[in-house]
Amino acid sequence: MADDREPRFRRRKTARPAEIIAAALEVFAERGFAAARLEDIARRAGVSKAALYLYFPDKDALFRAVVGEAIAPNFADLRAMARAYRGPFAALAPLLLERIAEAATTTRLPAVAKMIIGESRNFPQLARVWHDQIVSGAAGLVSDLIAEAQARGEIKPGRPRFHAFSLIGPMLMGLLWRETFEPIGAEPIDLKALARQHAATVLGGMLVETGR
Amino acid sequence: MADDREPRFRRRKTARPAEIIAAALEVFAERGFAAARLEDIARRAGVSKAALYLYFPDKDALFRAVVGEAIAPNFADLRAMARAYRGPFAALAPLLLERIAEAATTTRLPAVAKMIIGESRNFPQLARVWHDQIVSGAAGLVSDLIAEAQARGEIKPGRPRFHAFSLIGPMLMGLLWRETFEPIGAEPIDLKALARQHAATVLGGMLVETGR
DNA sequence: CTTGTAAATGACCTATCGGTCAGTTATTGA
DNA sequence: TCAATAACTGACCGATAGGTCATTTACAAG
Repeated sequence: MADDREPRFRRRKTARPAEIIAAALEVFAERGFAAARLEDIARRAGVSKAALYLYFPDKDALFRAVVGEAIAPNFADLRAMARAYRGPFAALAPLLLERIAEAATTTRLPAVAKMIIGESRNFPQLARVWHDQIVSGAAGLVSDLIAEAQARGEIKPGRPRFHAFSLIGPMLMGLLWRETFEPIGAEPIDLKALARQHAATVLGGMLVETGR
Repeated sequence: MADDREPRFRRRKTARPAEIIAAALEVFAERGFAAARLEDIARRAGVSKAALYLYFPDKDALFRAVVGEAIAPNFADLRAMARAYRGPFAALAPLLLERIAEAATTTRLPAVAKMIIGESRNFPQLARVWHDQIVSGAAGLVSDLIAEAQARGEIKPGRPRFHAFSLIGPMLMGLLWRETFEPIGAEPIDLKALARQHAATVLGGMLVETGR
């Protein structure tokens, strides 16, 4: 009789890791590494705390997995898109900035960026992974694009890396603003609009004036 | 005999708070709020842990004191300097950016910025203080300067706040880069040089072309 | 020199949380 | 249908660190 009640748990060896990582991303993003409780992560993943240890040896490893799995692929897209692009830098740059603005709402990239910034001292080896796999890749990519555009005579002289900062910095600031101050009720930032206006501004300063 | 040995401690009611705040700033900057140990702060301030509680009711209050006391005055200078300035925006902007670059090495501002970004979720009321007293003041100041320059016909149209992001964002990115990635051996950034090149670039895009 | 007092301490308390483990139960395949 | 197994759980442990308190001691006033 009435033995058809739901089982207390299911065995789902393959699905767990991704679910745990997703839950961990949320909790880490909300609380930072140290303040995040494994109990909360487990509950949100629909699993017991002990079950986490079937899939990850400890909290550090889980954190590393979150950074690696949840973000890197997303960034790979951007890289591919930029690399595939053929055309003037003046047309690519607005696309890039808009893409960043979009990623801010679509993905948890801003939260993760915040996490890395906040926890870098306590996890130097994590900061290293993030730097080597993501940031230096991104910075290098943009720097390269700029250097190439300079070689084609589209962009004024100047250190490509600094130009990359001029281009990306305001978007990063916008991401962090949204992540840091909007939760407390500060005036929200329209990132898409920021992307458009900043693209116009910075390109105005970077592009070589055409004879016209 | 030999009773002239150093006393175990000194009674220094007035000097303690500032020393504790200075020590706390260092430790918080190094480890973030949660990972910072009161024991460490106390030792660095040359005092016992219990003594902290003679001056601050709890860890939160100490954190708030650090943010309020150690940073706000420093920023007030910048504000005064910018407000006192009379002259074209094209001359003021490089000064501002250079000042930020300098503050990065002179003060612990980057570390505090990192702290706020990292801990904002766990201390919404702190993020609010920081926002109301510092950030919104700074953003408002720069926005105002830009709006005034627009009114004088020096700067192209566009939302002043976005222009402020275009101006400041790359410097913030530089600060965070230094704070986050240089400790792990990443390629260092010359913030002064970044300030100069970025000023030239962004002004090129923002300034109204003079008849010449 | 004596003494009042409050600045300062060291030892202690306790809540929290990362991590462990013996036992339970869903699931598979014979 | 019935083991065999390994995914999963609940209850527990120990360390860490925020916070407290009885006691000590620097120091100034009388």
